[in-house]
Amino acid sequence: MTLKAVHEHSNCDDCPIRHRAVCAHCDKDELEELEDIKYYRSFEAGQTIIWSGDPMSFVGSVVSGIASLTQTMEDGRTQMVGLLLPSDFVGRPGRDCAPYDVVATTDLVMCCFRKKPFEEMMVTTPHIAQRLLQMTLDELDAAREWMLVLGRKTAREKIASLLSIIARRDASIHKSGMTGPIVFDLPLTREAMADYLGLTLETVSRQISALKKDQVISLEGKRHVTIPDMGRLMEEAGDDTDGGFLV
Amino acid sequence: MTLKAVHEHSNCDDCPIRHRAVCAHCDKDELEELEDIKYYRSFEAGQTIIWSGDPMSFVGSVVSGIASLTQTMEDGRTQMVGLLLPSDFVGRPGRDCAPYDVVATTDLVMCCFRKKPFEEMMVTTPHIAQRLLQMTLDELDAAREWMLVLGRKTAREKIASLLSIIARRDASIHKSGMTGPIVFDLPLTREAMADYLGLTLETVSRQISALKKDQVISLEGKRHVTIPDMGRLMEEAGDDTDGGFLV
DNA sequence: CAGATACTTTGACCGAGATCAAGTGGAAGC
DNA sequence: GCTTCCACTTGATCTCGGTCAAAGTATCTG
Repeated sequence: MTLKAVHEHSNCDDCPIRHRAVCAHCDKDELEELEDIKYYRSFEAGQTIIWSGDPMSFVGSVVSGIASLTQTMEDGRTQMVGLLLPSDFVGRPGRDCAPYDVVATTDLVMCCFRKKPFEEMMVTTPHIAQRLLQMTLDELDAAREWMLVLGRKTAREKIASLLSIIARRDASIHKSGMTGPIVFDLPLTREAMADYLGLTLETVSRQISALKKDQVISLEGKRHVTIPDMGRLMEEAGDDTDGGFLV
Repeated sequence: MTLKAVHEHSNCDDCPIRHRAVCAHCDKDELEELEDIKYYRSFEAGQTIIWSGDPMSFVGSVVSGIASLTQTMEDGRTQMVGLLLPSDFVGRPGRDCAPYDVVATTDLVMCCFRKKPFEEMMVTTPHIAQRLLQMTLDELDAAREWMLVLGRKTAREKIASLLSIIARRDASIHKSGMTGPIVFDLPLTREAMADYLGLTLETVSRQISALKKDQVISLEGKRHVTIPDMGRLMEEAGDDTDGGFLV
């Protein structure tokens, strides 16, 4: 199994790109012993998957739906520290306790591996560690990109940055090839957006209204967003137009 | 070479804990071919080591001094996204361009490896990828912890959080074993602190004065800090007293 | 020692975003 | 149809931290 081979194997429905390297049915012959340590779990919107500090018995990746990582202070202030879209990895091989809550933001399906056997597998199958390292480095870059958003951007820029990230990760962009308007449904409530951006939900609402008034975006209902000009949105986000968000 | 063996090998001056796993002279017999791809570089305070977007020909780790990772927007707003203390790893095996500036905050010595051979070595020596994965996961946790600081904490809490991180990573704490007052020199200017915390230097200065007035800290000169009660400082930071900052 | 430079402190004022409060709109249940 | 509920919007006001400005302090240089 080479990474190249993994990348070429791209039409696997519940086994998306960043998941493939650790997924059994993509490399049956080499990893078929996985079948008995791998299982699927479903969660309802709002359900907490893992509580911060709890022992974590599995690692896995998101198959469908959206999960979020959140940290909460004693007085209730919360900050979302990661958004997990399909194909994203969850878990920490080598550590027992979760450092933050993992919450299902929408209905969610995860593909899980029991942690112990997975860790053993990492030792015997070096490519897995290498693949996980790449994914973790990508997430680290995304987290650091987000630190700039949290630390230095205005409320308006924060909203534009979030919309731009969701737009880029959304399926529709792949089809349209980044030209023409981009359309998607917001998978987050105003409150969840506020928690991600370090704002209040009122400020989120006001800034979305302002972006709508200025025709940077248009809305049908509360959630269905159309972005007529992606370049314009990225200007509003304060990014140079070719900049590289990953999440 | 096992990780355990690596950990036991702890009296190696310019080869600190988190650096050891990839450092030649800790495991001469197994990795002696490293000698010709490894070299040291020195930098003066203020010098930029890598510019964002530049091709990166090496990876490495900090031997002495402090470096910082910073992101800058076109209009000049900057956010520090990481603080590199001795033993921290720098670089991205598998990616050519640096995603942010790396700047020497103090005079600095780095232990570098040419990137190509290092990447080849990662393939032939699986433990390196596994060790790097652990380190990267730790950094990811630290980055996410910092997102809470940037997004939700007040200026006073931000300062307390930064002091608490520096205190914990500082050598003196290891000696005193976390009881009694902790003493250290701030390795950052007020401006660098502001860039790390998403504040202005004026606000940093004011909050430090306030913490001094309230006897949470005391100062000799501008940089030499004494923390009489670490628990008190962590309350001010808004952390539960046993919480786990890493950086 | 005078002057220059870099870092820091402090004060006065202002504004972006938080807080508090009321109201809107749409979907679900009775 | 009416009520309830929830997510969202909008308005009025307040406040923390930003901005602009001035002055203090330590180090270095000639």
